[in-house]
Amino acid sequence: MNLFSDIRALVVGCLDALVAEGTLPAGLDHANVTVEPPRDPAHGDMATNAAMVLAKPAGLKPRDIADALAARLLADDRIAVADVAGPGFLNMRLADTVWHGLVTTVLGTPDYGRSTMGGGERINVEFVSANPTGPMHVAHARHAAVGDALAAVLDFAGYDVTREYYINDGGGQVDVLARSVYLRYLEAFGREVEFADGTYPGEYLKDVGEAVKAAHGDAFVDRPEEVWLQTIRDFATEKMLEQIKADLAAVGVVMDVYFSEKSLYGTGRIEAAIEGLREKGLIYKGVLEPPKGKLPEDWEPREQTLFKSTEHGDDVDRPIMKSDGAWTYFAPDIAYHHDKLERGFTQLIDVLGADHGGYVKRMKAAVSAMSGGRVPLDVKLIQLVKLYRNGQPFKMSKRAGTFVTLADAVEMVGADVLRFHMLTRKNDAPLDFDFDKVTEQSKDNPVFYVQYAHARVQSVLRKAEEMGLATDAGALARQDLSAMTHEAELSLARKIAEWPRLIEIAARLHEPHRVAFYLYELASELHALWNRGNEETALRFLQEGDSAATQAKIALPKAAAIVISQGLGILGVIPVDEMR
RNA sequence: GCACCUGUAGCUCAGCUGGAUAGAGCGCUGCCCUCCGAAGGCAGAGGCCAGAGGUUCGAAUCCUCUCAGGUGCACCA
Repeated sequence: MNLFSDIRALVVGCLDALVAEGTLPAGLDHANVTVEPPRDPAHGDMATNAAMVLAKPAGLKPRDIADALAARLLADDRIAVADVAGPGFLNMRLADTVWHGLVTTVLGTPDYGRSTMGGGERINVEFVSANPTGPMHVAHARHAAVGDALAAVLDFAGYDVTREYYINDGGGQVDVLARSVYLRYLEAFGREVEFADGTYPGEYLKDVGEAVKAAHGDAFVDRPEEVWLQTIRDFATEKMLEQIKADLAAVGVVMDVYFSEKSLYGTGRIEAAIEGLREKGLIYKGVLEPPKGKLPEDWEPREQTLFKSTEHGDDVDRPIMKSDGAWTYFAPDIAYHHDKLERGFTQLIDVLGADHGGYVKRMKAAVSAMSGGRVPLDVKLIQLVKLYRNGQPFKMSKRAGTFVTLADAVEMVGADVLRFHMLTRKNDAPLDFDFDKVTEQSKDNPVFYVQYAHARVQSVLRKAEEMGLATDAGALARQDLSAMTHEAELSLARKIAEWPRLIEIAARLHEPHRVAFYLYELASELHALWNRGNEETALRFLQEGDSAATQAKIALPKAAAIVISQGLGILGVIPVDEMR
């Protein structure tokens, strides 16, 4: 149930009636007719732009259309007031019974807000995809939080979502990992080792080195790289991946698919994807122009195999094969996205770090070329996380001992705080993360503020139960809510009514942060109503000595708590029943 | 040099595929607890939406240019 859709349907129905009676010409396009909450609540509960949008094509004055529409709308029980305002807005005030019905619906609908907008369309969300060469750090938490919440929003909006992780286990960096582990392996035999440039000196590989020793004994000691590289590489990436999965699990993220880059090599899959592009005439050998401005020192013209990405919106064509005949990193990426298309996804989303911005156009070009322009690829670029401690910024540095892994962060602030806070900014805005402030219990901490609202409602419900009242949703759904007429109560109901609409907007725009902001607003409405009860006893949820009135009063906060709980669920946060 | 992202209150940021008098938190000023959790709430001050053009009934939002900050720019992924 979506109240805004319902009222929009009513508006469109009235427009059709106006056409039938001849007031409006036939054949008008209703696509741009919107019904939305007005910016100023004083204007009413909902506003429609129908008169302004249709004025020109109908050849009529906006106010004339609005007047006729208002008369029609008023014939419906749900519309209490319909005023024409401003340049032709039609402001509607809904009957109180509509809000009562809304609360009852929320209480009777376990998944209130779920939408069928997606129509079961298959959509793939790839996120995190951290290199399997070391532990994940705090910034990865933002990728995890954004990607997982986005997937959850899309699921709630009716899409068939696959959460996916691309394992970069095919390139040179996993060889570096293997060599680094080899050094730790030697160390496990008491050897003095030195970590040269191009190796990872991190302590985290000591365990892996030990594990290699335990599994293979001294079989690799003083042997050439050809003997051990592949074995240790596979062993080490497997270990790293285990760690990554454990870290993701600690923040409540479960991937549906882990896709290995390595699985693309030696299987003809890269060749097949490239061949598909070649058949479209998009692969050729050529020499790229040097980049303008500062010239790379070792620049020299080279003939390379290129993908004609400029035909699909890129700025220059991109190399897919090096001069020595090996694939560039772009080739397996093309093959990977080709695989996604073959698996039948009709929408693709990649969540990447903002430093990959230069890579977006070429990947979009590849997907566009391979899918014949039918499958859109949306790339969400995640900006940096700036770390603070007690208001003091610090940079992560292994040497200074300030490297914070994802697991460390979970231990310090908890997975719920971590996940919620990572969504308190748009993905393309930098985000401040202060390890001390995010656990602060005050209203400038949105995580706390929303949780507090939920806990307060649970507190009220507990008190009501002590009065001997049933507080389950079913019982509350049967209450007579006709006494719910105060502006502060209706204001909360209005915010609750926005939930299904918010889900559809967040899903359509691929912007999960909207859920976090909405929850803050909803919590704010609840806190405001709560405080009004201090001054006006009639607004208190618990009506002393009046069980019937109390049971009716707690229906509204219960409905709010249900929505908060759902919203937090989408963000991967567990709602709390009491603050400690 | 080119591409992408960003520029909104003193500070940190929202702003719903173009809507009415641009919002929230912090900070500042003044209020509200014998009463459901004051870990809250109410009210006030504070704006050339970086700047200049354009599109139209209507622009923070779309287009062009300029300025400022960030990111990236062929055999690294």
